Amino acid sequence: MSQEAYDHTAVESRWQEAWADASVYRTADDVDDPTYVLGMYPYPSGKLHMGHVRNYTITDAYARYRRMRGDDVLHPMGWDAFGLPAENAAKERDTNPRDWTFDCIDTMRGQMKSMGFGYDWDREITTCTPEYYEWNQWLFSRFSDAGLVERREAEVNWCPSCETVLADEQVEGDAELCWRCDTPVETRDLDQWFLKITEYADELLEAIDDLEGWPNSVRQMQRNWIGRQHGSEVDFRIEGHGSVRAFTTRLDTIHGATFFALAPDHPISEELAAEDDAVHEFVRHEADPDGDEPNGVETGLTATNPVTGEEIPVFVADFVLSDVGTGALMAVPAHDERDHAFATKKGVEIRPVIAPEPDDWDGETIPDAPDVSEAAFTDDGVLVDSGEYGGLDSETARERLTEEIEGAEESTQYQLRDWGISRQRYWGTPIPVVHCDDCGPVSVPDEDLPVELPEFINTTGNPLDAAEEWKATTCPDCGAAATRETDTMDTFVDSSWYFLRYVSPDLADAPFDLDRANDWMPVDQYVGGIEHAVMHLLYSRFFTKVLADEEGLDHREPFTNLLAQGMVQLDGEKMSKSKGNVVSPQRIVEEYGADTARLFMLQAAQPERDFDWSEEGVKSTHRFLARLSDLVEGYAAGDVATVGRDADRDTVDEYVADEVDAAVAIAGDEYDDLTFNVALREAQDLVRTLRSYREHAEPHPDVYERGLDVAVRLLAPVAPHLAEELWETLGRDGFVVEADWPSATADRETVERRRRLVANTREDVRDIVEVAGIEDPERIDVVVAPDWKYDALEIAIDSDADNLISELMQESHIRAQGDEAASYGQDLQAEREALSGTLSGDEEYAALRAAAWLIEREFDAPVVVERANDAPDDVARKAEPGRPAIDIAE
RNA sequence: GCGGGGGUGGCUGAGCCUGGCCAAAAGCGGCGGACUUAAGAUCCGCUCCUGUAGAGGUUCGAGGGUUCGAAUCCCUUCCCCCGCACCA
Repeated sequence: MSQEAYDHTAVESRWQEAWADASVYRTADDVDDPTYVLGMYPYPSGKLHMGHVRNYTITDAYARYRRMRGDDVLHPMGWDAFGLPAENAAKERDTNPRDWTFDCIDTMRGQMKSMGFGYDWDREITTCTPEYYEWNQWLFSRFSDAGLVERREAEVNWCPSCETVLADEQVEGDAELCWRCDTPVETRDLDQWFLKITEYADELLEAIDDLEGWPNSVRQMQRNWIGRQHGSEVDFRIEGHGSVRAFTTRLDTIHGATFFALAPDHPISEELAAEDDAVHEFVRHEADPDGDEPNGVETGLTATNPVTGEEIPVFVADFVLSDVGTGALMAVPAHDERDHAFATKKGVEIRPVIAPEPDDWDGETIPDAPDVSEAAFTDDGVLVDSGEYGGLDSETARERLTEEIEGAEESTQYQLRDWGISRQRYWGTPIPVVHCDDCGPVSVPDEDLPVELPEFINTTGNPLDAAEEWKATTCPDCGAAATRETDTMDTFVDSSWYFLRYVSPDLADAPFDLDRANDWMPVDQYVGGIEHAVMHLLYSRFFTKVLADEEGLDHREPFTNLLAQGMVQLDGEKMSKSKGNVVSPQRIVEEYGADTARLFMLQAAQPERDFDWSEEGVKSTHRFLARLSDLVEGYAAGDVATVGRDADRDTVDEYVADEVDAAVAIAGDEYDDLTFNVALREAQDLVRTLRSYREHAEPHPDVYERGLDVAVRLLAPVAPHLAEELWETLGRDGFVVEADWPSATADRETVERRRRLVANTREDVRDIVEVAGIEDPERIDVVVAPDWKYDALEIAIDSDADNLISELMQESHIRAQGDEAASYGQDLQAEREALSGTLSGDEEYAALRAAAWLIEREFDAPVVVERANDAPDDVARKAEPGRPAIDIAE
C-alpha cells in the first residue's frame, strides 16, 4: 500500500463542481421548516483568515450532518459589505469602495468554494447593493412610524482620524481609542439619528433568562450592558438653584448623606462655573473622570436633606457622571466605597446609619452602629440613627422612604443608551430623510426608496456632503427645494436583520417573506465570534422584537442556539498581521487540501475553545486521510484478501461489527452536541480498527465494507470531498452529502459497557502476566460468570430490602447454589450501594469471544472464552458479572 | 469591585451538571517492542508508588464539611483568564 498523499486538488475541485452542477445545497422555497444553520457573515476584508475558516467549518459540518440526518437545511452566506475600511482602501488604491468591495467578495467567495463550504449561493446577499439597503431604509421608516426613531443633538464619540462618529462600543479601553485606527477619541455635539432600543430594554433583559441555548458568558455580558437598576429618585433643594433630583439605589441610607455631589457637566455646575473661579477651574481643567482618584471642589452651597432638613455641603466632583442616574447624587460615605474615599480626602463627616443585621435579631432592637472609619459598610442591614425609621431593615426602609418623602418616587435606570446609528461616512446606507426648511426632517416616501448612493468622491470629509447634485432634492411634503440627509447608517443596522433576508433574498416588495420567515425562523444554530456578544447580538434581538410588534413576525428572538467559537492561535497567541504570525488558509488548502484543514480544525479542540494551530497536527491529519483513502481504494481494487461473502462470521468479524456500531452510536450523539472533536476521534479510531482488521485477519466482506462505508459517512460532514470520492469508490449511488446517516443496532450505554469489559479484561490479563512474571503464556482461559450471578446482581440492584441474602434465597435457582450463593450474596450486600448494571451473561460472553483475538495477538497464546458451566469450578467460582475469571497456563 | 469561566497526572486536556464501573479519556512528549539495511511513517505496549494471579497505597489548587463512598455536592480560602466598571 502506498503512503502517497491522494491528489487533494483534483478530488476537491471535481466534487465542488459536481455539487454545484447538482445544486445539492439549494434550499427550495417550499420546504416547511428547514434547520437553519448560520455563521456570522463576514466583512469582505480581502481574504479569509483562520477565524473565518473555523467559524464556517463548524456551521458547514453541522449543516451537512443535519442534512444526512434527513433534515431540510438552510445554510446561506452573504457579505457585511458596507463599512469604513472599504473607503480607506479605495483612497489608498485610487479606486472606489464599491469596486474594492466586490473584488474582495469575489476572492472570498472563491476561497469559500475551495474550502467546500456547502452554501445555497442562490440566497447570497450583499448589504451594499441597493436591493439590500433599500430595506434598511424601509425598516428605518417603519421604526420611525412606530416612534422608535429620534433625532437629537448628542455628544458623540468622534474619531478625528476617521472623521466619524463612533458608537460607545467602538471606543476601546481606558485610553478611549478608536477601534479601527487606535486614535484617541474626542467628543462633539451633533444632530444624530437614534433608534430607541431603550424602549425594549426590559424585554431585552428579561428574555435573556430564556435563551437557554446561549452561553452564559454572552447572556451575562448582555445583562451587564443593559445594566438595569431599581432605585428611587429624590429631590434635594439647593439654595438659589431650586430642586435637584438625585437617583439612588440606597434611599435607606439617606440619614447618612453628609454631602451632595454634581457632575462637572451638570447644568448647575455649568452655572456655578460661570460665576465661581474655583468651580470654573475645576470643571474646565482639573476634573478627570478617567482618573483613579476622585476629585472635587466645594461650591460653598448647601443642599437640604428632604428627610432630616439638614443642610449638607455641595461639591462638584468628577466621579459623578452626567450620564449615570441624574448626574447628581446624595453621598453617603459610611455606606458607599467611592463616597467614603472622597469624604476621607475632603474631610467630610462619615456617619453610619446602617448596621449589619445581628444573627439573633428580634426585628425590633436597634443594633449598635458599625465602625466605618476605615471602610464603608455597603451591605443591606438595619437602620440606626435614622429617626423614626430606626430599626427597619434596609428593604422596608427604602419602600417607606420612597413613599413618604415628598417628591420621591421609584425609578429604574439603565446603562443601555439609545442606539445612535448616524455615521458621517459614504460607504453605508443613506438615511432616508430629506431636510426641508419649512417642514424640517421628512422621511423619504417608500415609493422613492431606495435612496441610492451617488458616485464616490475622494474627499477628506464625508463624500455625501460633497455630492452636491445628489444632495439637492425636493421636499416630499411641500415640494420646496430641500437637501438630503448625508448621514449613513451604522453597519450594525444591516446585520440586525440579514438572517431574515436569506429567507427570501430576491423579494422585491418587502424585506422578507413574512409567512416563510414565520415558518423558517428562528435560526436554529448560530455560530460566530465572542466579539459580537453585545452589539450585533443585542441589536439583532432588538430588531426581531420590533418586527414582531410592527410587522407580524411570529418570533421574538432570532437565534435559538448560539455557539461562540474559540480563537485559532499560534503558540498561544492570537494570530494577527501585526505580529506576523498568520497562517494562511490558502496555503494550507494548496498544500494539504481543504478536507485536511477542516478535519484538523474540528478535531483539535471543542469548538468554543481556543486552540493552537500546529503544522505537525495538520500533517498528521493529512496522513490520516491518505491512509483512509488507501484503505478504501485497496478494498475497491480487490487488493484485500477477504473470506467469501457467504462465510460465517467469526469472532473477529463480530468484534469489528460491534466497533462499527459503537462508532455510529457515539459519533451521532457527539455531532448533535457540536463536539466534533469527540465524534471525529471515534471515526478515526474506527479507521484504525479497520486497518488492523485488514492486517490481522481475513476480513468478512460484509463487515469490512460496512465499516468502510460507515467511516466514510461519519467523516463526510467534515471531510466532504474525500468522503464523496470514497463513496463513489465504494460503488455507492448518489452523493454522500445526500446519503443517510448510518444507524446502529446498539445504544451508547451498551457499546460503552462492552468496551469497558474488553478493556478491563485485557488489562487484567496484562496485570497477571506481569505481576506473576509469566514469561510465555501457553493458554489463557477467560470464564464468564454463571447466569445466576447476573440474576442475583440484578435483584440486588433493584432491592431495597434490609436483608439482601434472604431476598436472594427466595429465588430457587439461586438458593440451589448453596454456599456459593450465600458467599456471593454477602459480597453483594457489602457493596450494596456501589452496585451497577452490567451486560447480560450472554452479551459478555459474545463481547469477550469477539475480543479474544486481541489478547491472542498480544500474548501469542490461544484464548478460550467459556461460560462457567463449561469451566473447572475452582476457576469459574471467581467470575463475576463484569469481571470474568482469568486462568493463565504457563 | 461586580459578573462569567477556570485551577486535574511530565505537558495539553476530558471527566464535575446526573457522586460509585476514576489511578482518572484522548493527544503530545518519553520509554520498550514489531516492521525496515537504516531513517521516516505505521502498528503493539508501558509511562504516580509498591506488588511473583487481576492487589494495595497516595493523588485531581489548599483547608474543612456532607455521604457507606467525593475529581464530582456544600462551605471557606488562594491563584489564573475573560467581560463590565469611579454606574449613585
